Amino acid sequence: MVAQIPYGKVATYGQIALYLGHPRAARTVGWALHALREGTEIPWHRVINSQGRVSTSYLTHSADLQSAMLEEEGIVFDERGVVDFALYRWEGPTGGG
DNA sequence: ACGGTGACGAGAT
DNA sequence: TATCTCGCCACCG
Repeated sequence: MVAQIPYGKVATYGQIALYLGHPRAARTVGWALHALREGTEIPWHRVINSQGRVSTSYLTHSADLQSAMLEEEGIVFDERGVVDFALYRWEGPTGGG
């Protein structure tokens, strides 16, 4: 499902869980992405939390990595590190794609 | 079986 | 707005 997120768009953990048919399994989505290895082709960086912020902040070394990768795709962060969902939110697998 | 934990989310204060 | 509390699902000891 994460692989379906187009370039330059973002989705929330809750969205992914919802589209998968497990609307309350947002945490499990995070668990799955955390399990990915470094060379993965899954665009894990396009998944952020409901606040519009990256959740890797308090994790490890890769705090800025995710935001940097998103900026590479043209996504702009607020001065507070928040993404504007009105501009960048993925509408979902049935949202016209 | 039981309790703790985490890349989450929504409601209450 | 910031913080706290509870619910959720799956993994781990």
